[in-house]
Amino acid sequence: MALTYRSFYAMGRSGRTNSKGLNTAASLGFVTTLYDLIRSQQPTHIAVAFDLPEPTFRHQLYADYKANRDAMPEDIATALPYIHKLVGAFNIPIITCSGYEADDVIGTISYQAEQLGFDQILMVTPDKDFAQLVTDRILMYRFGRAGSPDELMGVNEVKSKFGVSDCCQVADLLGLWGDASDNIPGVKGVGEKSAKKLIAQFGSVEQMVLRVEEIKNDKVRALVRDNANQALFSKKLATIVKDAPISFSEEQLRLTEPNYSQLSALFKELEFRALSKRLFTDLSISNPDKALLFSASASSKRIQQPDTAQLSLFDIPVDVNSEPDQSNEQESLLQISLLPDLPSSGDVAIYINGATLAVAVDAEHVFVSTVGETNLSLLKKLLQDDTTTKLCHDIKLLKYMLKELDIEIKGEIFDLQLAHYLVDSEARHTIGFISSSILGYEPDSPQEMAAVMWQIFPCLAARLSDANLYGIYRDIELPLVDVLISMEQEGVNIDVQAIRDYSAHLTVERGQLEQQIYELAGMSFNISSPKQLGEVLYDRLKVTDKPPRTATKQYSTAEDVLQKLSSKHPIIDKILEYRSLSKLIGTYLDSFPKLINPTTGRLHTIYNQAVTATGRLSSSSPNLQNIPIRTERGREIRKAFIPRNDQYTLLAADYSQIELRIIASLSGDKNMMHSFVENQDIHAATAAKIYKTSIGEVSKEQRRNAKSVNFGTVYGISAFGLSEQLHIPRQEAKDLIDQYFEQYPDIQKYIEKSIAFAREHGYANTILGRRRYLSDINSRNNNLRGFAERNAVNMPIQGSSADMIKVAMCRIYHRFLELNLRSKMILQVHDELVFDVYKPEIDVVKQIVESEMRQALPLDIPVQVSIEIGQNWLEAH
DNA sequence: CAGGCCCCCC
DNA sequence: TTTAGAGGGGGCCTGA
Repeated sequence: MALTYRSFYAMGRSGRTNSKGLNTAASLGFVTTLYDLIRSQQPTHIAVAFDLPEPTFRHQLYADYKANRDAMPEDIATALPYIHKLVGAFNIPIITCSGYEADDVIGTISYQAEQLGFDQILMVTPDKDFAQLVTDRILMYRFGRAGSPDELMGVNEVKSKFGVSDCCQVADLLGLWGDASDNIPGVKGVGEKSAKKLIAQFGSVEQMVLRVEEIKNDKVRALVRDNANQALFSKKLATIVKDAPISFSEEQLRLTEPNYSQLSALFKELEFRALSKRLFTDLSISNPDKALLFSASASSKRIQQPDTAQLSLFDIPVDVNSEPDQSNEQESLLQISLLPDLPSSGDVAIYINGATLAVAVDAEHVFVSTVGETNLSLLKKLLQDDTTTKLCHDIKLLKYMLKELDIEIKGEIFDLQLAHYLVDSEARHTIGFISSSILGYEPDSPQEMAAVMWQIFPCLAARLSDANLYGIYRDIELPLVDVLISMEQEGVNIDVQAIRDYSAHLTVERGQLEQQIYELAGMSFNISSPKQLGEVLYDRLKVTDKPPRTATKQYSTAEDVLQKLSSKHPIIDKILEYRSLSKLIGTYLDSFPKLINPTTGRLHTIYNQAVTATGRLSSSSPNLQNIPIRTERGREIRKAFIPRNDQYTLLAADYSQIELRIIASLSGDKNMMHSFVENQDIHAATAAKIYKTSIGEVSKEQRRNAKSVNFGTVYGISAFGLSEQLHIPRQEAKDLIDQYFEQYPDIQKYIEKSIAFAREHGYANTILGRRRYLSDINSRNNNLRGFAERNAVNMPIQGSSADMIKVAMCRIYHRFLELNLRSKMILQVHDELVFDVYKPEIDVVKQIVESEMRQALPLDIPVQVSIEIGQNWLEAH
């Protein structure tokens, strides 16, 4: 069983505290959790980590900040002894380890705990945000869910991911490197994006510092040069130590009966009345579990510990001045011998970067050369040997590159990128990241890249098969590569003249609107600038006395906000229209002609197979998965997607209500399944149920509302969200949802089941077993947990639909090949496939597409596919 | 050039 | 002091 972390905060620097300085809700949560765990006797192994707020070597960097951060707030100072007492009363031992960062100690413990077979670590910290932060950092490095220290996240990324807003905490995560410099006096960084770019360029902070003179930008170079020590130090801080000098054994950790008299007295003193009542009526421990409580900070002079003799079972004194030994990190560097010649046969790892080619026969022996200087016939023989295994990273790109050399790679292919995507879809999938998360170090030369693939391979292969993901890799993702290559290379024909004409037309219209807007505003300004627009609307025209704000306190000019204000001033509708025109012109009309490949005369998108967390594809340069359809003007753009010539026609095949069908099938809800089996209009059917009328009598509005609720279930909607969506009062939205669940009781159960599954296993999965890890599912941070819970519901639905269409794509592609059809699959838009069909083949294509799409992934109800044909994408859709 | 905001699709 | 329904890509403005 996988090791899971849960974090709790025992006190808060904000929030309601009781007379003892304890954050009531928070500390109750902690105690209640301990109590529930003991009572349920469910976990077989528990480790509790306890972290104290104390100054550590980190703070030597910024003295001013130190004063703020380390001044122990009074409430915490008062509360801490109580927390110690509580822990003591539960008879839980504390481990302290002086001189180490909290995260380092917890990091070390997590390794040992896992070896001991513990399956949970509970961590208690004094502060809510800090709890989240530390847990996530450990997850980050322990399980490779997020960036390595060298892949710094941006401030906003950190804020949204970890739900922290305090710049100092963000700074910790960034290793003082990003925008922290703006917020912490005395700390100089290079800014978020620069930092990321530099790391990408050099591979690691160390390399960056060594090769600082290679930085082109004068200002950035100077900053890095002058603050090199800080950069290195930042990385050190951001790296979690895994070998702090602590050790413990299993039997020392047995949880014994709490000391009831102590507890009772404490609860009384702490005013935990309800809990006290609960605890002393039904707590009993007959089968003690193992628990462990860590104090993971330097031992404090400030904090008076209530009963040192009793609590500190494993106090291991360490020299406070000694810093963690980082030399281990370098130990595992590769010993590589360069081969004089390309191997003539055998399994190989291939790495190509630009003109450089590296071929590794194992983790120590690599051939490196430029593509130009390589014996291509030998390379061809090597790679076209269908009896050997090829390790690579990004097989689609590799195939494109080899195609240039007239080489078709054969044999068993293990693509580290695809494999890692399946193992952890939310992580990054660069070789550098995979290597640092699995092996703990990053390769930084072509020979190391190739060599490292051999080291990663067994581990990734094991993780794939352990998680039962190898089947998806072998039967879906890998075969899909050729399908995507074919689609990308085919491209799509565009009526360029029509696009240009329409662009000109809309540009004129936009110009007129622009003038009208300036007149209404009484001044000219940049309408596309949210900042200027906000000032005009809210300061100058004062369209409302309470201007809406964005999360960052700027004036909000988002569409739905303006929509609501549209009655206040005639300028608003004009602005909305101006915006929609600008969007169409800028994003589609003016960009397509530039992107048309002069050789093929067609538009070629790139499908990315390892981006989305749910298993969907994504499309870029240009993104052909977001071509407008809702508005009249937007639809014009679809008309410009045309067949390659007049012997061809476009055919679009759509899964009908696929996500709802999947939820119906997964939940087994009789009512919803019935609607699908009877082939009813599902939204009307839902409306009929909610409003207790017959399908025939459902009004347009009722159907629309029902549609929103149906849609919402897939996404984990809230009453708040629904009321916003439908512009109805919150209560009305709530009633709708209640009615919905009453009519579809198994859907509600399914939602609960999905969340419970994720909570237990730490991930959500699709029908075929594709996974998405949800590390926040047990978070105490409501925001984060809410996200994770919605993902737990959404992932199986969206992901299963993605699996389904991928299977269909592979099968259709092969049927086309077998029959040697001229027709080609050219686009995929999540639940839709578009084909450029040779007219004589229309019937056979229709038959193949429909049957393969329907049968790709059988559900407990029929899957329906609607197929249409037209002279452009709009007609076919 | 990086960050913020906005908006298009399923 | 106004709040995050899921997943995505990308354009444009701003201020350094």
